[in-house]
Amino acid sequence: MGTEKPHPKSVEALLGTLRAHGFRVTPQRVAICAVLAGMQIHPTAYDVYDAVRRERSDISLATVYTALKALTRAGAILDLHTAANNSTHYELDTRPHVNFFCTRTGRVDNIAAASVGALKQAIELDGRTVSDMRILVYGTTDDADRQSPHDS
Amino acid sequence: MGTEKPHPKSVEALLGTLRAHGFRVTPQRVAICAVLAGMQIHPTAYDVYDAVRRERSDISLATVYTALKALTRAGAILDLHTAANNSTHYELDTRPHVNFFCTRTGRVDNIAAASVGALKQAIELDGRTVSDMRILVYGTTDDADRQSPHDS
DNA sequence: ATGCATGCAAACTCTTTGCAAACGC
DNA sequence: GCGTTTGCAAAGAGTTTGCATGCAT
Repeated sequence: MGTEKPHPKSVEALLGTLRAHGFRVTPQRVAICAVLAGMQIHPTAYDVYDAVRRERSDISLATVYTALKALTRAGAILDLHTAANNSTHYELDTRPHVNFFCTRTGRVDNIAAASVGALKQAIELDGRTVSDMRILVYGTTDDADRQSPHDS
Repeated sequence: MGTEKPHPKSVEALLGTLRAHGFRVTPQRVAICAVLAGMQIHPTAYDVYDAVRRERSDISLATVYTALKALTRAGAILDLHTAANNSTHYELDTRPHVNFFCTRTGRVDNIAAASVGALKQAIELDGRTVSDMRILVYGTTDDADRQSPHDS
C-alpha cells in the first residue's frame, strides 16, 4: 500500500557496483553517485548534471552521461523512458515495481504492488526468461483537486 | 497464453477515430492508416514514413509525425518508448497488455497476460485512477539458440 | 470560406563521439 | 604505464516548428 520510498541505494553501494564491474571510480563519479543517492525522484541526466555542478562547476554533461551509462551497465540503476518526455529518467530502485506517472501533477511515484511478482511468474511460465520489467502506469491520484479532462 | 496477435485495428476504425475527434482525414492520413493497419510489429515514425513513401513519394516525414500525433491524441494508437531505442514505437493495440522485448532477437511481442487486469485493479484500489498502462518486459524466449551473456 | 493539414527546411532537444590531456588502477 | 575517463566542442539522431500553399469540412 505504501507509495513513498526512501533512498534505496547508498553512495557506497553505487560506487561498489561500479568497481565490481571494472569501472573506475573518479571524483566526478563519486559526486554523481552522491547526488543520485540523495535524490528522491527519478532524475534526468541534466538533473544530475545540474545538481553536481553546484559542487564541481567543472563537471561536463558528457561525463554525466558516461557515468550514468556505466552505472546502468553495471546494473546499479535503470534507465527509464517515458511516453511523456523525450529524455531518459534514471531509476535507483532496480527491483521490479510500478512507476506511476500522475498526469495531473507530473509526479512519478513508485508502487510496490504484489501483482508484479505474479505477472513475472506468469510470463516465465510461458517459456520466457525475464531479465527486467518496466511497468509504467499513467493516471491520477484521487485525493488531489480535480481538473477537467484535457481537450486540445 | 497466446503470443502472436492479428492486426487489432482496421483502416476504417483508425480513420473513424480521427474523424470522431475532429481531426481531418486527408489522402496522406488514409495512406498512413492503411500502412498502420497492415503492420505486424510496432513501427517507428520513420518506418511508417518509409512504407507510405512507396505509394506517395511526395509524403513528408513531418506529415507522418503530425498524423501519428493526431492518432495518439484521438486514442487510436499509443506511443511506446523503449529503453533500448531512442525512437518512439507506435502500438496499435490500445488494450492493457505486456510488450515483451527479446534481447536476443530484437523482436517485440505482445503478451495478453491475465495478471495485467489484476495489477490494474490493485493500483486502483490504492486510491488512483489508471488511464494507461505500459508494461515493458525484457528478456529472452527459451526456445531459440543460446547466446553467451553480453559482456562489453 | 475557414482554418487545419501539408511540404520543405531550419531549429531544437537529447545524446554520442573525436581528440588530447589527465588520472585511476 | 596502460587504458579508461575527462572536458570541450562538434556531430548525430529524432522530433518539432515557421511559413506559404493547399485542401477538408
